[in-house]
Amino acid sequence: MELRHLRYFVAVGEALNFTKAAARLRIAQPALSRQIADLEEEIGVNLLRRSSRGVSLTAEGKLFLAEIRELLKQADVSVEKVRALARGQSGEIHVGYSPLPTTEILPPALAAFRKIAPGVKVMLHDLSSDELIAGVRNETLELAIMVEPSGEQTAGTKFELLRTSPLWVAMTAAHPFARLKSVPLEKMVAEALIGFSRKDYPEYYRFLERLFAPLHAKPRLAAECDSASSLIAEVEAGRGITLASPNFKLVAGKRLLYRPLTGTTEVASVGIVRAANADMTPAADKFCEILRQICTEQATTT
Amino acid sequence: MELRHLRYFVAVGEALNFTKAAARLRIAQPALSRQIADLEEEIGVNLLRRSSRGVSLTAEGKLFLAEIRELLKQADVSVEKVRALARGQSGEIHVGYSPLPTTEILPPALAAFRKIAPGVKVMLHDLSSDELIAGVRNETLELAIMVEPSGEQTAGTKFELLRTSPLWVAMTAAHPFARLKSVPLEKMVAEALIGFSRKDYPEYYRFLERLFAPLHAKPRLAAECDSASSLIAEVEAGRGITLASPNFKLVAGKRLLYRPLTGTTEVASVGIVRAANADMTPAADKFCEILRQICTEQATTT
DNA sequence: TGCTGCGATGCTTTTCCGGCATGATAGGAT
DNA sequence: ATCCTATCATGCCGGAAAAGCATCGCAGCA
Repeated sequence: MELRHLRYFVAVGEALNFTKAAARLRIAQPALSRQIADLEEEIGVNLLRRSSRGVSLTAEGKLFLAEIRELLKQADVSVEKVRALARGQSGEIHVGYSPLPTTEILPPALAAFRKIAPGVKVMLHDLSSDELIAGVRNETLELAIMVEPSGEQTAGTKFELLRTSPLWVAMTAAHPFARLKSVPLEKMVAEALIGFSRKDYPEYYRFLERLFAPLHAKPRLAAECDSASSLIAEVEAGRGITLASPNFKLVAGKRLLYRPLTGTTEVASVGIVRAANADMTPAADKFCEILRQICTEQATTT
Repeated sequence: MELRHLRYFVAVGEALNFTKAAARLRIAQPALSRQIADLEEEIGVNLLRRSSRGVSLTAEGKLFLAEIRELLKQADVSVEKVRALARGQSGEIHVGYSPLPTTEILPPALAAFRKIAPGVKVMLHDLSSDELIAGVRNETLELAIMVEPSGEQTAGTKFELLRTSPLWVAMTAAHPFARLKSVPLEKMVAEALIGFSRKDYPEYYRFLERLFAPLHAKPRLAAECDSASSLIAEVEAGRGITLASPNFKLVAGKRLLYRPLTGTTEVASVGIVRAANADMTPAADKFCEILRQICTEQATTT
């Protein structure tokens, strides 16, 4: 039994006339007769009552017609579902992200993506950078939006830059730096720094090392925090100062003072991390495209 | 797209190996490769990721596999449903009947039929004889169990005798006939009869005419009733006497007296009425067979 | 570096689908 | 009564397409 038989039977069942059905199917009437006869023989049931005035459906034929109609419709739907998935118009993507560097990117991206691909469910995963990388590698995440990974994190992944942010320094009003207009990197060397924990955010520490490398100095961490809120609290408590990005200012707001960091060309690089042997799904591709759009827009309007 | 493509794809999706899938399908591997390639081309989606170590399903392939499995299963179920219907193991039949003549036949028949064809829904229709005939003619009833039709009722129908019953006369204890051991037909001529209404039960009146014809007499109806219960009430009230079958005695019981009717060879003939150009469904055929069995059993055990 | 297992490709064979011509049948018109 | 016509079935043939066979290319592995 092939779909052809079923399509043909539906045509006959609707036209109740072999000749007309054959015309509609664009085949000759004898060919149709044969196919229907084959079908009936195969399932071993008389589906039609032939007469010289046309055909009528037997009770079995009526039942079969109804069943087959449903089946053919279902086949179309199935194919269409798969096509929609292939076009990135359905399905789901898992997007990992670091909350702090993406506060300005993610919300508009989600909104824009929802517009162009309303059928795609976007599953967000707020994870530490190591977890993000791991997720991208084992393909539980189609992509991650985060600061540029470094060191062994880069293996098996590829990074695409979305935007860079200048670096600032955050401190309390009581700190000596508060009187400066900007903070040169050299002055940072002697300061006690508050940073993210080396365990959960290894790339953060590596970044600090890279930042101080030109001065042949090492960062001096007074505290390692595992979240932005505790980091802010530590700085506010006067335990030390910290590096800040424009986004950081959005989160911490007026609780702290901010000064531009000078004496370095380093910037905070935020972008998309994907699996290196990328077998990108169309939906994920679209999402990346949206991210690029959002970032170029924000870059030009600023 | 043909079912062949879908069956092949399921095989590949399960084996995740063209060679093994081809073996299972009993075709050569290249043929399978080709068919799958054709399928992918037709729906325009890559369903499989090929490698020299085998194949794996893409997200689209996974979705398609699940859909297609369901579809193929559904196709099998549909065919099986139709076959069951053709074998008389499912579906429904509409059986008309006259309650009075069928009190002993119908219940055991239903029970026996339920045993051999539990999937068939039997719809019972208690109708007047004219309605039964009409139902059989327009095929809203597959069959009717009733007394033998006569006159124009027989047109377009055929009757199959199931059983005959001797005729009795029913009366009150106060009636003169109550002192007789049996009632000869000649004595009935002068009596006031209670019968069924000529409008709803034309064959009943025709039967009476046939009964009295040898005596060149006509039945004298004192009352025409439209149901057995009102007829019994009329007789009990002493309005007249009535013809009775053994079944009638079962219904009316001890409220009346019964005497055998003699002087005639007429009997009450109960049987199956079907459409003449019978396109009998298997289920209805089975039901008729059951009826025959039940009646021959009852005839021998009596 | 050969070996092995995999899927793809080129070519041939076989199957079977579709087309044409024709047959069989039964209403309906003349 | 007979022809006409509409309908579905059958016989035969050509061609499309499926299946088979041999072989290639590729990649992992010993």
